[in-house]
Amino acid sequence: MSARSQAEIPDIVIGRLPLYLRALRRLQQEGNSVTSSHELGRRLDISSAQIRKDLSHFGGFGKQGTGYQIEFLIDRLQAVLQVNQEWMVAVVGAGNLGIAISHYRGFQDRGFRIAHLFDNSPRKIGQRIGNFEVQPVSSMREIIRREGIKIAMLAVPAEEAQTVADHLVDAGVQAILNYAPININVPPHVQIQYIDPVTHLQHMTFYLDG
Amino acid sequence: MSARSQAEIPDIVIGRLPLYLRALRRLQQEGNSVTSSHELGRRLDISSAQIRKDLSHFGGFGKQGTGYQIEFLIDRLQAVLQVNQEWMVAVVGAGNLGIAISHYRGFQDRGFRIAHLFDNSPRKIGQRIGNFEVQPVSSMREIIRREGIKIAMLAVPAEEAQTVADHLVDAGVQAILNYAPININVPPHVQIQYIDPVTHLQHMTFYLDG
DNA sequence: TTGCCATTGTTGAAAGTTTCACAATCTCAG
DNA sequence: CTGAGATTGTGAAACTTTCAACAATGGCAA
Repeated sequence: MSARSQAEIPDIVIGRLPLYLRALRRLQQEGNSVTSSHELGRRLDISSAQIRKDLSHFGGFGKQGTGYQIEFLIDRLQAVLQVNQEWMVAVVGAGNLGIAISHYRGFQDRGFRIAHLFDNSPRKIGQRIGNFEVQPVSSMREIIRREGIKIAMLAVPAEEAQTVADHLVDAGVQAILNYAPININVPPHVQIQYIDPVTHLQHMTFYLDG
Repeated sequence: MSARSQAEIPDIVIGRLPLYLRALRRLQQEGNSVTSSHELGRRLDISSAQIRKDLSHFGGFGKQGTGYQIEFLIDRLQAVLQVNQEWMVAVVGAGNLGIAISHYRGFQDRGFRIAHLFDNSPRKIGQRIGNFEVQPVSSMREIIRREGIKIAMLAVPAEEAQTVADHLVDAGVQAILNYAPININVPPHVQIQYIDPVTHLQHMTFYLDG
């Protein structure tokens, strides 16, 4: 991984920070202004010691005897994760999934804004989806370059995922969230994460009886 | 976790099996009939030693000098994960996401079939989505019970997720895939997994420069 | 048959992660 | 001001996971 990994903070810890952030926002919405590692842990099903240790990598955010100021902790975690800014995101693939992603309101306020929706089907290009028009994949490279977009979500068929990913990387994208049910290879400086509901379901069926 | 966890196989190993299965199916589609831990590992970015060790928990599936028969290994992994049968799945929430899930063709052939789509909005109840009609949440409990449905996907707003999950558990559901961006609590005999694209994006932004 | 190459399954060591347990310290009630 | 109760941050221990190395073995060519 890139630059920031040299800080020696385990990736598994980084992966938990978004969960802490999500739970803290919720606690705040519910009207709380202070919480503790125990309360957070109960909500997230994570031990309180783990939470304290994770947070301690970034500094002493809490007060003994009292706990954590929620607003302050949210602020610090957002800074650590670099989501105290708004990242523009390109979505590739305007099928059911790409359209659902483009309509999803949940990116706002969590650091992301969908900026473009690309597809290569002539039937779809030009269609209006929510606030934007579907744009041709052929102009993707130039738009991503020009606007300095760093993050893309991939919602194309498995067969096309690797090729599209290659184009995205070539255009300067540094983080890809891949919804296609296939592993893709990217250079080491590019982050990749996967969402495949079936792998989650198959993980759970192992434990079901019957 | 339930019964099968007593077999002492680490959960993290179980979590990788669906990835192996997915890669094996792909290799098969590409016309291969044999593979090796090295080839699989290269594709998945997992060390070959890890793959051999994971598989060895379930028996010796390969042949020294040769590798693994893809068809045979797929068969065994499907059996281990219990996806050599078709599980019926209930989807709750007929918003953009619930609809996209209901249209998704990717569940077929991987062990799952969407059987029902529930919502509580009068505007939506009765609407035809793909092959089924949106049904009222009020009849959810009885339908799930009657048909013995064990798995549900939750695509409702965060505020309603815990309540709906409670109803699902009460109706006999034993595995929930939650798309709502909130942690929910379920009894220990119920499996739960989360899909929240924002947590993945925030994980990646940590490593981005700028 | 023999020898070479490839590859598994497995062992033990190394690396990584979680938990424990407690001193330090903060708050608040009396 | 004092003592009780709560909670953090942390070093060390326990546990888990990954990795490296290699004997055992299968296939194949000559």
